[in-house]
Order: sequence, then C-alpha cells, then structure tokens
Amino acid sequence: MRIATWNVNSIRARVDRVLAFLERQQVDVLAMQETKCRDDQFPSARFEEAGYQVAHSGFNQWNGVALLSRVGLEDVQVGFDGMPHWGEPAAAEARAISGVCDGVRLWSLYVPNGRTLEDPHLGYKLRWLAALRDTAAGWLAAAPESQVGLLGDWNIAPRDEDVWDMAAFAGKTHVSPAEREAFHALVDAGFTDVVRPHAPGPGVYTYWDYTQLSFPKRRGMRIDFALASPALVTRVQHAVIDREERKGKGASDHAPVLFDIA
DNA sequence: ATGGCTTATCAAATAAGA
Repeated sequence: MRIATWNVNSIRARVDRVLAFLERQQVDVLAMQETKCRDDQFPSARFEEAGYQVAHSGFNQWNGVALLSRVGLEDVQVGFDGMPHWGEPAAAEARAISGVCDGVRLWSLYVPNGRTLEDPHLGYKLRWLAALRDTAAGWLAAAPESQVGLLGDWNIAPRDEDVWDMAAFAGKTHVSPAEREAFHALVDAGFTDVVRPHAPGPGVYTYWDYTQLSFPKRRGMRIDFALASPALVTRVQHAVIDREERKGKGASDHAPVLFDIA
C-alpha cells in the first residue's frame, strides 16, 4: 500500500495536478492539507471518478484537511479528543481528520503555523501539539499494537539541517526549541518518522517559499512528516519526497511525501 | 530591504502562509 501526505495549498487550484500525481505515483491513500475550502466546495466527484473514497473537513477558506483512499475509508473522525480551539469566538479549526484504510488509522494533520515567536498563535500551536501528543499517547497505551499514521504539515523543522540556512531563521518560528520539543514529544510517545531514513539530509526539503526563487536556489525546509506507530513502522519498505511536484506552473509550495508499507 | 509569490474573499485591499 502506497501512502502519501501533501499540503496542496488549495485543492480547487490544484485538483488536476493532484489527480495526475495520484495516477503517476499510484497512490492508494492521500492525506491532504490546506484544501482552503468548505466541504460543499471540495471536488469530491473528481476523485470518486478516479476510484477514491473521500473525507474532507473545511469550514472556510483557511486550513482544510482531507483523506482520499482507494483501499477503504472507514470510521472517519474530524478533529481529535482535546484539540484546542482558536479565534473569536473560539472554535475548532479544520486541521485534523482521520479514517481507517485497510486496517491502518491514518490522520491528515495541519499543525498551526505559529506566525511569530511573540504571537498568540505560537501558544495555540504548542497547545495543539501537546494535546495531540497526549491523545495519541493514549491510543498506544490502550492498544500498543494499533497501526496509526500521523501524516501532515507539522510546520516544524526538527533539525538544523531541515532548513536551508539556520541564520536565516534566527528568531523565527518552526525552529524554536519549544516547537522542536513539541515535535519530539510525539516521537517519544512512540511515533517514528518513517521518511527520513529513506530520504536523509542535509539539503532534503518538503517546502520551498514561492518568493525569491527559493526552489531553484534549493532554499527549502523539511516540515512535512509521516510518523508511524511501532506496529506500522515495521511494515515500512520505502519512502520518498516527490520533488518533481514542486516544479512547473501551478505547483503547491509543498512537495508530496510518500511511503510504502508491506 | 520593504513579504519580492500564491490563494481566497461581499472583488480591492487584506489576511494568511512559514
């Protein structure tokens, strides 16, 4: 089974490209982030025609997460227990959706950005990650053999080599100790990055800013990850970051991240 | 060096991304 995660940065602007990607890479399950639309605007029919079941959560033009599966999509859940709220009035955002695909519970996660180190959004980001850790740790405590994948845009560069130049990120989010600790708390809870061993750095990224010719200059960030529970890790055979999808007209600023399980 | 692209939105500036 081939599983992928991709921040598509608007599904309506990218649907043809996503369909071509699914065909080219023969993807069985795709977790998408930043669909940037409401449920009624999501192009479900296009994916159903291609043989995929669809689950989407989107409330407005911000955020939005989805799952596509051609190997079954059962017990869909929107949000996770204890997921923090944001905004005025405070409400749950469309940043988490999951379903069971051929026995594996896969999550599509869009971790809050954080914006700046002084912004309240950073506290929201850290609370969101802490709540995810607590809830996900509970799943493994209750069922240690459960197969769970936490896939998505984490908006964190866990290592210095995960950004093109640490000096350029001095005083910025995504590389702060607090954010990195929040990421490692998930790892410590039993969720392993299944892609890095197959796509080691330095210089290996999943995101490149649209501005300043970042992509051709190879100035990127590794911020999209697929983390797997212990029972799922043992099934992983291969993984790759599809850099080709960042090329050309109409590309998302993120590249898809794929892995195969036996 | 200033957010220098890209997307969405009550459609022209603004918010958000990271």
